[in-house]
Amino acid sequence: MPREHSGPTMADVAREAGVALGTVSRVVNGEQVGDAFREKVQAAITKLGYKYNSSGRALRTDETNTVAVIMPNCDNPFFGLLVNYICIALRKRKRRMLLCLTENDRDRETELIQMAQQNRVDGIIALTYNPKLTIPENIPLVTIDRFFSLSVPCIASDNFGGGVLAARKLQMLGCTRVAFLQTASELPTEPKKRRDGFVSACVEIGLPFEVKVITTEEKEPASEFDLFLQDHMENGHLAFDGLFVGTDSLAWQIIKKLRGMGVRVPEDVQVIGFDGIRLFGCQEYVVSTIVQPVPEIAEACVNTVLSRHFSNVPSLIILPVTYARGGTTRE
Amino acid sequence: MPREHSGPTMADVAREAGVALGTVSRVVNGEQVGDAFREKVQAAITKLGYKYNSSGRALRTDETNTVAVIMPNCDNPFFGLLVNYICIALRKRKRRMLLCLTENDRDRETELIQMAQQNRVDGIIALTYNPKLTIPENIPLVTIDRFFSLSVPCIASDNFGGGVLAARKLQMLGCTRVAFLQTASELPTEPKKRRDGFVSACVEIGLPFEVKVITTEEKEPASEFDLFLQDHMENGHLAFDGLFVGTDSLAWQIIKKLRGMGVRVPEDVQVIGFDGIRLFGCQEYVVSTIVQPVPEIAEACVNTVLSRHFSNVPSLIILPVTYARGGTTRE
DNA sequence: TTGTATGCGTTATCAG
DNA sequence: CTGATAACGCATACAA
Repeated sequence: MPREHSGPTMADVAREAGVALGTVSRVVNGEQVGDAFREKVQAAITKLGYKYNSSGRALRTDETNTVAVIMPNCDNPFFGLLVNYICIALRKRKRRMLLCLTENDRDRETELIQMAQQNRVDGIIALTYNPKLTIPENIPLVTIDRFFSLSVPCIASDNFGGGVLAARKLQMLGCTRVAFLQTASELPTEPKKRRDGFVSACVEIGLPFEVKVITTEEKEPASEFDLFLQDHMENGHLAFDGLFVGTDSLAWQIIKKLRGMGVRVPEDVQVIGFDGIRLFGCQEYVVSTIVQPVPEIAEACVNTVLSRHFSNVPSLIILPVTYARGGTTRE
Repeated sequence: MPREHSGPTMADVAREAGVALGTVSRVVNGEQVGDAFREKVQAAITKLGYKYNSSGRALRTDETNTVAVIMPNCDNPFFGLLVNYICIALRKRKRRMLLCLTENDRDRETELIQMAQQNRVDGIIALTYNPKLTIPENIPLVTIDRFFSLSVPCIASDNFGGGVLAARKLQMLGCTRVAFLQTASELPTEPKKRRDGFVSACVEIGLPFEVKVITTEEKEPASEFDLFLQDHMENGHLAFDGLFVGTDSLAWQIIKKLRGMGVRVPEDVQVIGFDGIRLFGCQEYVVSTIVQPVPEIAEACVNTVLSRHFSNVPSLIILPVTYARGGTTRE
């Protein structure tokens, strides 16, 4: 049972203007049409309030001008930022965004990919850590932060470089013993390289360090960090004077724990996070941080997924990060 | 130039299964079909990897199972929250979300409404303050926080009640002189009632108050508040011991200003915001706040916009707010 | 340059 | 219960 009839069609416009259907189509699509005809058609279009029907066009051309974006959620500020800039980048290319949230439900991820295929979207941009993700045939797929295979381009920040940057920065700021904290999935995702970069830089510059990585699948990730921190308290003092934390979100939580334990930030411990989250569009960052270039990531995703020669596209694009202070370091 | 052919169609499945096209359609749509036929069809579907084509269906049925959501951005955490829960609510109803961001560009708003009409979406959920918004015919439209007319349902929090709640709470917390700060558009939007509720409650309970509302169109809203605060400093002390601020975002900025002026929060001034923003999915609120029931708002939007009898739907739905402490009040 | 006619993949009507 | 067939709105190849 269709809704009330959804408005005039090209045939109606053609009849009103006294021209052929094809002529209307050509006017609508901005093709070469004699001036007299064009004006008649345009008059009819405005008179009838004609809006072209995307479904008809999509059926005919097999192009929907729509890209599906698959994200865990839109609540986490980093994902919100990504969605925001991807939307802007898509708009520049005259594409629409079909937003699909997985809520970290792996079944839903494959379900959403199916849905995208049914919708015949022109491309899919996905941020997902599902190891068994079914790669769709026939639809260009680009992933963020997760390398699947050479045939699925992956866009990521320079996570390794970010780790190096954080180590050097902490040393410059006077730290003498540091630690790296992260929650990570058990998969070989790009963000894991934050650790690698940090470790290799610490070794290189001779900065003593420890590493604590908790896999997402663990039962009580929060209390694991509690334990780690408590284990490194020596008569009221934390054994570290610098922390590099895998995300700003975790950094924020760790800092709250520390303050609860009587450790001052940044006086006793300096903390650097990762992502570059700012609250409420303020200039200030929530914590001192390695900033991901979100607008550039978004642009790269869109340009890649819409690339005319998708098969010739680079399979890994790494974008540079920067350091920004945010009140959890002394400077 | 269409993409490589987009996969098998119902006709292919029918041929493979040795049945009629219509039978395939009936199987796909879960209608009554003889078991033998159903099995043959399903075997063919999995063998060919058939996925139905939404454009074909939409063209035929005039239903896209898609709702357009129009938001200023997805960066602001409140909008991110809304998008998040609207997406979840739509999923429950088996609908997809076409996300459209206006970036506060009024021309873009009407442009996006046009786009939604072209896409023949089943409904539009819009958070926009554009006074000249062109209301689309034929497509159910629901707005958040902005009442247009009786024919356009508006979903909003109990802004008036929230103002009342804030005033009472501040008094309960021992405040003796309070102020209300807000930036607002010049339009009669729902959030303006936060002021009304606050003022009427202050009058009723005999709490001295002042009000400072700055319209969004003003040149330097930030410095306007600076001036207001400085004007109310009396030898190092702020003239107020309680503030109710129109949004958590603004509250956050005001608090930073205050701390910069040597005023302590919550020791010298207690501050209550509005919205209920939590950072990084933590339990704690960023500031003490009047919490908007975002999941319920989202549900109400979706239920309303998809209502079978859209013309009989209430034109204003007000949802209850709650108070939550967040460290900027003494308790 | 413009008109005509076909088919995109689907649902729905009508016969069988 | 199933098969055949006509539309849905549009773009396009072809004819004029």
